[in-house]
Amino acid sequence: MKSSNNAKKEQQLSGIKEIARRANVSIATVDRVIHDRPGLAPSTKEKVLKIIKELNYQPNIHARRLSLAKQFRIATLIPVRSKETSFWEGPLKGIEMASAEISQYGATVEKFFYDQESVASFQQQANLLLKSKPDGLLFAPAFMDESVLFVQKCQKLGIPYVLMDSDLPGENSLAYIGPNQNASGSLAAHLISYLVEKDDSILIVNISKELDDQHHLLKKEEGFRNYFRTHRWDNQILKINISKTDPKSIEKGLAGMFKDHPNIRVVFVTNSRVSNVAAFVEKLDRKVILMGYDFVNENIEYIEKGVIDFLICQKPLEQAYKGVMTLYQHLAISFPVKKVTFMPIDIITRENYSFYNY
Amino acid sequence: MKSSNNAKKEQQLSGIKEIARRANVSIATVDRVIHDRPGLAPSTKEKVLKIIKELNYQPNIHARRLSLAKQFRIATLIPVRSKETSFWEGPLKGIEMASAEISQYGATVEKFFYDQESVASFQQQANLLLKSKPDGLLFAPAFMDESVLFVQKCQKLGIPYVLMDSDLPGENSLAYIGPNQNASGSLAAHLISYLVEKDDSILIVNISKELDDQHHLLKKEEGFRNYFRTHRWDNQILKINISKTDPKSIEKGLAGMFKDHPNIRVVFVTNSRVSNVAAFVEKLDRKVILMGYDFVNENIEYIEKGVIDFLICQKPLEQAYKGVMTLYQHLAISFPVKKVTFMPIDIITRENYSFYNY
DNA sequence: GCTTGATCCGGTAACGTTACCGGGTGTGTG
DNA sequence: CACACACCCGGTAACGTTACCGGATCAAGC
Repeated sequence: MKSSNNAKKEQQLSGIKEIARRANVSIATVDRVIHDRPGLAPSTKEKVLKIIKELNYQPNIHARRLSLAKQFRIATLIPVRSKETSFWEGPLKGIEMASAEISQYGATVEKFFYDQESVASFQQQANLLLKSKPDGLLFAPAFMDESVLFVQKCQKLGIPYVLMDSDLPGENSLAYIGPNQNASGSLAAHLISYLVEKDDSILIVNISKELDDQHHLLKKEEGFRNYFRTHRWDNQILKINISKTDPKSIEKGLAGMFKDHPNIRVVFVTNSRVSNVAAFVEKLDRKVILMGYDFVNENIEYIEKGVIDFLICQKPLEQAYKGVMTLYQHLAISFPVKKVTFMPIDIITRENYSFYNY
Repeated sequence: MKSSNNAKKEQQLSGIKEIARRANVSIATVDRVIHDRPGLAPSTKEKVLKIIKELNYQPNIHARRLSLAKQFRIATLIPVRSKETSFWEGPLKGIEMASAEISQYGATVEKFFYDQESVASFQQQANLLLKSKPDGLLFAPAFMDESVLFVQKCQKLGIPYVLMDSDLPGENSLAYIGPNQNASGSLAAHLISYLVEKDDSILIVNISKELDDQHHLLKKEEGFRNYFRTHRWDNQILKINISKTDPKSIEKGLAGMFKDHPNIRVVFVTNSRVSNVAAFVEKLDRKVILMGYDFVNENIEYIEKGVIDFLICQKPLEQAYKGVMTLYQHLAISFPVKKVTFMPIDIITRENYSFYNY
């Protein structure tokens, strides 16, 4: 209260000011060395750096963000929620959560959607997006070749981009946030290895219109087969590709398969369309173990009923949320970002689904 | 550039200032209504509230935290890492992460530890903690009765406390962050139901010195048994309580059990001591399926070897981290907090453990 | 009529950081 | 010798919010 004169000297200034005081320079100079801005004598730069090290200075992120009230625009490009599966609702929610959080700090998020079954729609939306010249991009690729071309364009335009859900190896994105698909296939195989007897067959089901381009399905299958190979399991592994995604076609394909192979005991569906398979399996007169991907409402219904036994899930909402946030941190406060973030591989059953955080 | 006079009027002020301008009051007044401080005419309060609603005003959290540079002290009280299990390393790391994050904003974290096997050490540390008069407390209870007494003291002293890992039902904590133990027991049972044949027996293993007080073990067991009961499974369920926690005693207890019951096929250990059981099971001449709790190094080694088949895990690090952060948000910016946060129930296997985020 | 106190409200410093503006010093050029 | 132009650095407004200080108004009590 009284000795305010003395106190002024004694009290620890914090942050940049304390550094400035100790180095006998102005805070502007300290700021210059922190951000490596030009126009500094090497000697003073060194002096300040030394003190920064000594104090183990950590910038106050709140002050920084408050000061940097710059405006920028982030664009997102993901598949649209399709009639057949609601998977992309999750990422969309993640984008919207992140958007709400950062919109008050001067960032805006523009969302673009493409049809996962149509290359043309992808190209159209990609071009639209590029025309809007965003400052950053979150991108969930589906079509390999076209996606590579697209991100190369982004790079030329100097637009940093973050990939989610599926990586484009070889390209240099700002970051990748998503699953390790190979490992998730192996996990499925591992689980199944507990569940099969000697003579049981296993059926792999791929459901997608553009199979060649759905790279991630193949990777999962590869991880799956790889597990059985390396563990010298010799169960029969069957496979069916269903390229027409309406319920009837799916049912037809499966019916044929089950007629020809009566000892199918486990069915592994490589994407979120597993609910369609569940609808078929439910009507069967014997129990088969059913496994598939993704925490979407259609699937959860069958988890509750016990028709689907396991779902493998990769936090789709969180992926997108983290993607936008990564972009924001990069643009807003030039935070160093993690190059690759593999999402955990979660196993969902009837007993734990209600505690799952997407 | 030029028309700065006009611009001043046109440009959207943001936040509190814009509200003040529209309501024709000062920003101080707006602040008063936002924080429901006394000394306001009802009419002006209403007027301002209306505009806040209209603008859907969200306070800028960075500005708020910057402004509130108040100092406070958070205390934590958790079991010390024991010789037998490194489980509590996880929460400790979580506390330290949170501590590092908030220490730059004027919060300090003081850590207290007690011996999970000794009521006396708990009481001693609890008293020490109370003497330091912290502003908030993160508490992982073990001994039911003593813990209840302790939190009641906290309440009298006006110290808000957050519970983690294990709840104290009936007491009014600021929040609970942890698992739903009952459900995790059911999940274990569900997994096991896939793995057993008709005549297989299941062995439940409780390892703890103070069994009566280890409420959570009992809850898990209850959830486990409940699953089998409601699903009318009629496998034999055996159980052994081991109250001496050294490796030899554990081995001895198990050996007796396995001699008497040759058809034990699945072993379910209700806590992180499963690695001790693994050491025994490994030497057996036949494969049993082993299941237990917690992502700790000892257990992961056996996961890698394939001796432990499944671990159930509840993000111990994140629990503690969230606990400290909840306290911080409550104290620093009087943020509304979630009363109960159930952690997801994660299933760890050899295939996915490397992607697990604690 | 003057004081007292209550009620309501405005002004403003401060939180730590950023980035712009401009001032001082020195070296080279005409 | 004056002038220009680097080069180096300090001063300071601003970001949105909080909380303290004190001013204005009005009614009640002497």
